[in-house]
Amino acid sequence: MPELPEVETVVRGLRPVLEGRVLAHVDVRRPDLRRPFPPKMAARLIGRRVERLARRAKYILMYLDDETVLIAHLGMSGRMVIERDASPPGRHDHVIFETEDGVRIVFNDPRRFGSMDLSDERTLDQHPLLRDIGPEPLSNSFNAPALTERLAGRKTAIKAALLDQRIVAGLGNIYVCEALYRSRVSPRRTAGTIAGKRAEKLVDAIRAVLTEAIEAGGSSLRDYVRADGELGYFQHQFDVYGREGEACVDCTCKGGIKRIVQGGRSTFFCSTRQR
DNA sequence: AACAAGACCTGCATGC
DNA sequence: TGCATGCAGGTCTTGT
Repeated sequence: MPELPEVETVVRGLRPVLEGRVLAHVDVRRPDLRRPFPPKMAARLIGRRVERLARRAKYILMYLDDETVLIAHLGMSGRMVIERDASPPGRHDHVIFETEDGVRIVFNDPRRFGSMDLSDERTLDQHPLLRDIGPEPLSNSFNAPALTERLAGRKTAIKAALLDQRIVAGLGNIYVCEALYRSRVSPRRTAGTIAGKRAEKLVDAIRAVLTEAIEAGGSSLRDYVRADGELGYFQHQFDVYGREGEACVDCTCKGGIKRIVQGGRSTFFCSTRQR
């Protein structure tokens, strides 16, 4: 579920309850998610103060006051829920953080594709989960020449290339579909043929799509603790994702939006508008 | 090195 | 109702 904008929204929602707080209790309710938790994770976190929260690609980074960093990924189905009142743990509540002021942050993940690891702050960039990840799409280092260079020689479809976190960080199936649609680039186009104006349009579209989604998340965050405390989910209007057969909002093509499968994953697009 | 396919999990919608 | 199937917003690993 969570791509860059959702993870960014989760991070922003967690800041007010975690930054500056001491972790009074950490309850690890099973030994692993997708991979085993690091040894004695709970013991290493208890008593630490959270200095700050950040995001890199789709990872949540929790910087602690002893120079360790908790690296957390929500996988496909992970959520963070803020609870202010006591309630029994749910079926897939795998890790529960509790701050000194009694607020609990519950990591829930039915499919268990999420992961958590600990790293040293000084070597964070070299951590295996992070070291090969490409530029942040909303940073200055992501631009048309940089994207063109990273795609050069790639024979795979642009759809697959944009899902590759080494090319650009944080995109997933939804926002790749949306960005390709907006930039009028066919998902089937060979990645290595993206250059010049086309690359600029694609970069602009990626930025716009992500920025708008973060804003949508931000407005849902205004009362950031929803009734159920869940973070990161917000209703957002997509142009093509999940709209097979519907009319294309931007052209009068017959048949409307199509769904194809690329690399085992659904792609939604308009074959008239996207070339 | 690049690429495709399979694996890892559970839950839900759909169709018979 | 029960059961089978297909699908889900993400990585990782394996094999070509």
